[in-house]
Amino acid sequence: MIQLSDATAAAIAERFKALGEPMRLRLLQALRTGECSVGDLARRVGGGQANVSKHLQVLQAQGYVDRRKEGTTSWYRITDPQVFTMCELVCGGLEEELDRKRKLLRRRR
Amino acid sequence: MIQLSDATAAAIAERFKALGEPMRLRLLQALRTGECSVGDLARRVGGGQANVSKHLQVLQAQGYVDRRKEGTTSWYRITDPQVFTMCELVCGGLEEELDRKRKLLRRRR
DNA sequence: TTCTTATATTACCATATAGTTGAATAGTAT
DNA sequence: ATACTATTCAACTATATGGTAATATAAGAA
Repeated sequence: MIQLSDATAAAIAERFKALGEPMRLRLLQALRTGECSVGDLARRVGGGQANVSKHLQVLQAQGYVDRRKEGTTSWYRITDPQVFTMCELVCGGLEEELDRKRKLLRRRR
Repeated sequence: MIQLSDATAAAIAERFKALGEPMRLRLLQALRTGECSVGDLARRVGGGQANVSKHLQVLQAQGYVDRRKEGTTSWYRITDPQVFTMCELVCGGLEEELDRKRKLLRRRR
């Protein structure tokens, strides 16, 4: 992390916030296998089409995905594969956190 | 990323969401040099005491920081240094994103 | 005891956002 | 032309959350 001016802190936070939503994480995972249309994604992750479209725009605004239009359909794809590195890191942290909580529970018995 | 059941997607999202807030990022950075009290942090990052306290609890709930009480003061410290790896990753993404936007602007002239 | 000091908690307000509905836009086919 | 499909946009509701103020709790000092 750098010095963190107000502007950079806000920019970094926006990038994290875009990943702080279950459906957006599912969309990213669905896109992991390759380019998908909005309709495909809505069917695969389960959700209204308009809602999926909105979430995809959030991901695009942060540069995680990119869009390509072909006729009436929009094809979205991952542009920043490092997002998965981040997910793996946060998953690792999750497991440690679960371990920590389990130990706390054991101590309290 | 794994299969992403509803529960795991929600848990991962919570972890990202905790980092999706400018003040929490500043708190983490302030803690990078070592253990700090709530009052110290409030002075260093600039913010009300109650607000800082609340944000620290969010970070603690996600296991990013831990607390140690000594008299009336609470000492917080980083428990998961990998959070900084994540920040570096997201910063890298930020720069790429800025580059991308700069190129788009250039193309439009 | 009373008076600080440090932190946490509660209640409240204002804003942000996820989700839905319906309309608008645009392409394609008949 | 109409009809159908795919997506986006706009408006709305409900909920979540950041910030603040006041209070509560707790520890130490005078």
